[in-house]
Amino acid sequence: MIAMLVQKIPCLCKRLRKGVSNIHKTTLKDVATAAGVSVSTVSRVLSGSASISEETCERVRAEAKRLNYTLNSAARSLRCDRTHSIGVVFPDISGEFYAICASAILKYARKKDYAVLFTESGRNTVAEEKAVRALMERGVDGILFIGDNTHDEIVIRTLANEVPIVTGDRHIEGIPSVTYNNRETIYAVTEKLYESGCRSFVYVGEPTDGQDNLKMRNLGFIDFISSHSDVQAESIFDSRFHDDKLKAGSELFIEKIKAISPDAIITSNDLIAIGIISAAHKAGINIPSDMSVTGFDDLRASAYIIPSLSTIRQDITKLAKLCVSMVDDAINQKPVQNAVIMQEIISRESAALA
Amino acid sequence: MIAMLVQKIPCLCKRLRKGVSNIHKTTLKDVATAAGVSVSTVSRVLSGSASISEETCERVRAEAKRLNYTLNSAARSLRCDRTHSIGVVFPDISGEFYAICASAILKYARKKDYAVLFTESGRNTVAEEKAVRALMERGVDGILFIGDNTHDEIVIRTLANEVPIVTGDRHIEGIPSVTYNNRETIYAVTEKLYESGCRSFVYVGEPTDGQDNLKMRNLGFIDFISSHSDVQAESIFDSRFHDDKLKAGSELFIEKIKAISPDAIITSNDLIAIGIISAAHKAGINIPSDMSVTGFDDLRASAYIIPSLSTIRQDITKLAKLCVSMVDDAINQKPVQNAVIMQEIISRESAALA
DNA sequence: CTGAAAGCGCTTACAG
DNA sequence: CTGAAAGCGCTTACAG
Repeated sequence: MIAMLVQKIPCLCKRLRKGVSNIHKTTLKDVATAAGVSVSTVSRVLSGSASISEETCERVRAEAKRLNYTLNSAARSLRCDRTHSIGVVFPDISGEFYAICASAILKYARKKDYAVLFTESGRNTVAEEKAVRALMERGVDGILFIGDNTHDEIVIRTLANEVPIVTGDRHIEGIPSVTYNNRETIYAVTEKLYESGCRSFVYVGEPTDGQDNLKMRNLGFIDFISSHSDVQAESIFDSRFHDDKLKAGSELFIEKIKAISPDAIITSNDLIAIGIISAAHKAGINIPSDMSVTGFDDLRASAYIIPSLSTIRQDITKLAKLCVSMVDDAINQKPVQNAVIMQEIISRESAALA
Repeated sequence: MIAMLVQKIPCLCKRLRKGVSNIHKTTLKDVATAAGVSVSTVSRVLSGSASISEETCERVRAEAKRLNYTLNSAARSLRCDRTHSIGVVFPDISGEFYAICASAILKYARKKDYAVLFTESGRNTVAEEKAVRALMERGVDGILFIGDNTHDEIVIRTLANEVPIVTGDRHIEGIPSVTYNNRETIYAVTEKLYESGCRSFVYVGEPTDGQDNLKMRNLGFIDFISSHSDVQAESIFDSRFHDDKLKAGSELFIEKIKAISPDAIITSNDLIAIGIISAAHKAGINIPSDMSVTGFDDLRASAYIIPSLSTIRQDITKLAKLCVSMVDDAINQKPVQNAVIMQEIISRESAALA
């Protein structure tokens, strides 16, 4: 009996699904009726898109407020073919770099009235494919790819034909990007260590398959090494660094680095450095008197650990700000230009970089 | 001339705004035409909502794929009054606890096919109000409030009449919540320190105005202290802990704690503990032989710093999972029950908690 | 098993 | 300055 009733009145059906409450969300129509004007007028008043007499405006606004009117953005999106939302693809939002980036993106997106849909690729192509598909279904106006996602460059270029795309901390030819000057920075770090007397080096980082940011860091190292014949050097890449960098750093130190016993260890990440320092400490090796160690990222805690960590700071807020403003420009058909952000070398106790 | 043309053909206008490209996003109608069936049929095939002959299904699916059909979820939302999205309000997504929580929420939401809209209150009532409003305009099916947001309990209760709400790491009478057993845990920690010989204590944390999680931590401390007459204790609350906890921890140690020189310092956060240890180290005070220090959260790095940090682990993944499944249940009108997650005491070098 | 049609809540060109 | 009407892309009750 109830079931039949429901079938007959679809509108009621919806109400029922929404719950016991007979909450009817206020629409433009309700406001229009209450204010004694047309729906068009209410729409214009609320969006401020046309000149409406002051008294009408006031009446409409008063009724909208009284009835607690809330815009239905699905309806607006459908009509205007614009959702005022952007999608963001992170490898994993839980790392400090990405988390700070997410927070900053939220901040700048809010200023431009974009809602933000975060997704994670988990460094897994299938997951990334699904994430992007979900973003496209949601009709995001633009997409930000931040960091080491797995997507093939070709896939991204194809996608860029459908929706404005900006990549952060990664560059793909032909796609607007915001990157850091990794190569120069690591060159400079290696040089500073050399100047302070180091002659044997180990570079430690994630495998750099395809990701230009990590590749550039190692290349900066290679650049310096290959132009100095009085130096011994080795690069160690370990895929364990994609998971628990701290643990992997500790393990790798024991397994390999300790035997090499270099003057300096240059890492691609503060967590790797902290893991190494921890293992060294347990092995009775003192940092920096026995060995220098540098990190990458300047995590919040890096200045406070013992020994404090010499590292490289990346302005994440700037990255986020530029990414948001570039994708906004792209959405609005304005020309966009690639940007490169300078990194900053921070000298603390674990290595002399001054 | 162009302008006039545009005015005459609104559809074209939209195309133009979208860019030079004449990309016409494929709709159900296009697929229907291509497959020689009605729009209704295509909708049914793609949603799998009704029995359609196998051959029709195949034809439709083939055409949908060939034309690269993507659902327009704004249209679906408008029609079905359901967006399949949930909103999340964090104080600030960039802290490790919240970042890990965000990642886990994303994971569980994905499994249930929800998109997630993250927002930040920044511990600012006006910002939070705006964030919630934005979520309501987007028509989220439910909202998660995670952590110490500023919203007045009354406001949240009112809001709960409009949309299903679940709070995580916070409890408001009458609203479904997932919390931790903070009070018992800190009681147990204090007790363990007492058993290992400590008789003077300082509790250090954020001011607990309104936030029950932080309040409970301090209450657990008070519970123990007030039932042991041979003990000296003090609680220090500092609003600087809402910003840079590391720096504030260091400063507070120098300003106050050093003079008190307690046997044990119990903090409400690992970062505060790390800041304190750093300052103590610089002041020539050894942790733990001169003083024990405990943290809260078991941050990723806490096991690797020197000295490694004794702390309390909270299962964040479990929190996220429960929050998502509870809000999903609430959305689907299923009954929900509050949950409490047990914390785990981790004994390391900075304090004997075994 | 399938199609025609209504309608979700907006915005906006058009006509006054 | 204001209103009537079309239409965005879907889903679904209804009718075959």
